[in-house]
Amino acid sequence: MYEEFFKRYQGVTPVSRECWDQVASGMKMKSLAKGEIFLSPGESSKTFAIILDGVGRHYYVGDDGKEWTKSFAGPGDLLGAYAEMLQGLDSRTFIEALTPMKILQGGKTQLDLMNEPQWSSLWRKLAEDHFIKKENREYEFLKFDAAKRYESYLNTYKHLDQYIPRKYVATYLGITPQALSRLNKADA
Amino acid sequence: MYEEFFKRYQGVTPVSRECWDQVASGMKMKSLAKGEIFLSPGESSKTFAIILDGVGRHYYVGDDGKEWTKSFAGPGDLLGAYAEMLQGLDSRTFIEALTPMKILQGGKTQLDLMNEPQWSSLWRKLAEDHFIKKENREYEFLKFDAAKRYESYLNTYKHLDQYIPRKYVATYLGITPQALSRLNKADA
DNA sequence: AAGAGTCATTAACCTAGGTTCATGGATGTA
DNA sequence: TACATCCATGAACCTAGGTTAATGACTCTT
Repeated sequence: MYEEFFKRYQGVTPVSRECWDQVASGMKMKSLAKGEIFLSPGESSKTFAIILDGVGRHYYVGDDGKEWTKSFAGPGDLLGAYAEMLQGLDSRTFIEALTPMKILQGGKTQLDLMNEPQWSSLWRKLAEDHFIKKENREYEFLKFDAAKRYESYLNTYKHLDQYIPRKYVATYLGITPQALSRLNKADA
Repeated sequence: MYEEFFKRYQGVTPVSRECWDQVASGMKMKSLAKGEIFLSPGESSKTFAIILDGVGRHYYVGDDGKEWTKSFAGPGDLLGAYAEMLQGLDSRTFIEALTPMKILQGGKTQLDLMNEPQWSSLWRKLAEDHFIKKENREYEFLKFDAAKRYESYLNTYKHLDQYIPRKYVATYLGITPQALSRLNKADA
């Protein structure tokens, strides 16, 4: 069930449980295998999902083929190309399942339903939360070296860390897996 | 006048010109001297302003005394500790005038006036715009070296660049003034 | 069970950018 | 006019992290 998500966000909207359920009832329960891609560049950014179980990764791939991880997501988190959705663009990023996942998938239908004034405070809160997260990351890139960013990663994602391969942690920190190994050796 | 700002945001709200003017009429026209501080850590993040003329800089100061620039702002842009305001915290950052400035300053009174449903789409748009900017900066820190980030800075701030001392450009890029000098020498 | 990938780690070497120090120009002030 | 700051630049040297390459542990496939 999507209780986790509901609990997190019901407080910020005046929307009744019935309205939430109406939106949710149109969404589809899906399973993703480990390694399966949920969203690829070029696909509609209106596809999104609530994670019921499992861990996902949201990442860019550069022209040189290198991957850079934007974020990880666990149960109760959203999966989707939010930045592109806001700008009316197709997805420019990948989202993949790091573990087997259970998700509740929505799309244009749900977004249209939620394009009513009563939902606007939810949208505002979502945008603000996203902004605060990214600004914090800007702060860390400006002020912290890789070791401190790793500490911060552990604080943010300690509940997911055990499911995340080291090489993806590295691309989240903006360093190579080799450099991450060095960090671990250094502070041991 | 605040026409510039009004033009930029009127399109996203159903709010009448009269309501805008009502909010604006309570705001105070102020002048800042070059180098003057508009906002300091510990002060209320409810203080904000619309820039009528001049260039401002928004920055952190670390425990080691080092400064890191978050953003620059010119005519029509907002001045304020937005992230802190969202979180109900006092400002953690400085905002200073890089040139003599003319601003229209507001505070709690204006924020309260704008805490009405009719303004909510403006707030949403503001949060989304801020998010998109920061996510783009995250992308650049992950994928670009200092030279490419400098290019991107020039694109974003070409209209303000001539008013911004090199050392602040450097702290915006996350490098030292010496490293910025090297960059300029290299691509000459 | 054997072979093929993939991943984490290590090591050797290299480079972008930091650190420190020095210089000259520009601006401000007595 | 002289003195003091502050800023941009430059050079010498140093370090965090990149690059390349090698190794062993795991997992998948056949």
